[in-house]
Amino acid sequence: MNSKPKQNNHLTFNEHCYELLLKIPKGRVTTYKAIAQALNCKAYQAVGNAMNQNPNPISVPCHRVVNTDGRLGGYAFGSDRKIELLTEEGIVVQDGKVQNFKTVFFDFTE
DNA sequence: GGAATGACATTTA
DNA sequence: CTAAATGCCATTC
Repeated sequence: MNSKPKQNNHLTFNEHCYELLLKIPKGRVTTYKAIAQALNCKAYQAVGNAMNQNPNPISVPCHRVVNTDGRLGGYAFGSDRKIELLTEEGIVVQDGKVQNFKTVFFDFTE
């Protein structure tokens, strides 16, 4: 019948990215690419865009996301803030880059 | 419906 | 290795 579930589940990439981010354990970081791959997509930039809007910067640890090179992409609150947060998590950040990146890197496919 | 944007990635010079 | 240019995808105006 008329059950028109026109419920726009409009789960945007944004929401999906948050789900993955929430799966990241403390002291670990991930890359935009890993998130996109986890979604079976290559919207590397789309993922970053989702964070840029940052609808809930507190419900989601967007500061655990870095570039594939282990470099800190950026942060809506400021890259400095991101470094501080990561450092507090136990991640070593130097020269704006994550040390032992491969060690703290969290892969969703794992 | 299309143009513009962006917290990227990849390749080449 | 660093720098520049190009490509990609989704969201927003």
